[in-house]
Amino acid sequence: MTPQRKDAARNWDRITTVARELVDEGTPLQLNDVARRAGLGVGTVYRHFPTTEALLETVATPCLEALGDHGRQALAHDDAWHAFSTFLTQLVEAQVTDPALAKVSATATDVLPRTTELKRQIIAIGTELLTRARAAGTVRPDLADGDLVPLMCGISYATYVHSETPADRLPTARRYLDTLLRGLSA
Amino acid sequence: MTPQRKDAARNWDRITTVARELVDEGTPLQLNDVARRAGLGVGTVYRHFPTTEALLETVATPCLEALGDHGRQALAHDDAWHAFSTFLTQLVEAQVTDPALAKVSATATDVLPRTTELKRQIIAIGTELLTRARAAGTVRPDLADGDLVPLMCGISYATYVHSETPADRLPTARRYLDTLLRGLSA
DNA sequence: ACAGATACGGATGAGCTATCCGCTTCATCG
DNA sequence: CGATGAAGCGGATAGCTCATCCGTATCTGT
Repeated sequence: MTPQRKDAARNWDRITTVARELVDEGTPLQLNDVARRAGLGVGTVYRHFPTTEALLETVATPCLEALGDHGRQALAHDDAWHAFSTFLTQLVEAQVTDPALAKVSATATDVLPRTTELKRQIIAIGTELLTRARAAGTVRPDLADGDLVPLMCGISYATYVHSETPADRLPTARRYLDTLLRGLSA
Repeated sequence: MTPQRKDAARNWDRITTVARELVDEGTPLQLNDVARRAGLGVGTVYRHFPTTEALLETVATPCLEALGDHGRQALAHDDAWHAFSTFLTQLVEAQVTDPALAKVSATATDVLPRTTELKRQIIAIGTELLTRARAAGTVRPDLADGDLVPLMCGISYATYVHSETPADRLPTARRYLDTLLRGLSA
């Protein structure tokens, strides 16, 4: 395993930076766009990221890591229901803030192992928080572990369908999640 | 206004039939595909349907009409909450059954006036049912009229994210809607 | 400074969208 | 029924994006 060459590392940074900018602008990622805006050849971009999904997952990785951290903090909480609902709120807010994360969350088959691992961690944390809330009797028993992610994706999707501008999104998402949580509580 | 020519009518039927087949197969609609499978030239397809969206909306129209009919039946019901929840159930079940309907529902800007009109009717019915349920005190007051469609889209999206096979979808969708309705009820 | 490995860049082809226009088919009218 | 104009058909084609491939340039270790 040879360490990466200097120019390669520099270009990797440029590409991911530009990609993050494009995602934040709401533009659907196009690798040709990325190449042009990064001042690189298309081939370079495709060598670093064989598909759009690979780049998208890379761009979403820091967000997934942050969510994992938040989840681990939530696990330290005493009140099971509060910890659970706080974590779900963070998940939803992250998704409606970041289109890259929203897409990656909704996709079942990842292309990067790192993505799979981070998602696994987040799901595990959610499951644990759900189990505790259930044990405390504050959540309805018919909600399965595998439902958490789809429901969060559903809420952020509903928010996208509802909202004209990104600024409208956070309050809408909170309102929808609030309603859902009310439905989940026992 | 000249009545349509016979061959034109025949081709319109062929195109919409093939398009419905493709949609049911889960294939994303491509007008070239449609032309080939219908045994027609590409130009013919594009003359009848200038864009993919136009064809998609046309294919979804019968479903929208059926939903309108169901809604008008629900309006005849006595129990406000039952009428409301029944209608929402029909909306969600239709969406998870028909990808064309799901896409059309989630799109704000229609290309066919007919689509806009049908959606308007459905939203009006939903609003009326919601108002009645609110008046009867069985629904939380912070749910706005404009939230109904996004929430239904969100549920069907969550269902798509969750389910591997189409067969899994209906029960999942019912479960999610059930949870949401519980959150909506006062 | 040299050699080999690694990475770069853009020309290139494949696939899809959408258009345009010469030709065919249809409906009408004498 | 046959001619005529209108309406419709079909596919060649241009524009666009995705993705690949390979000759060339750059870097790293000696």
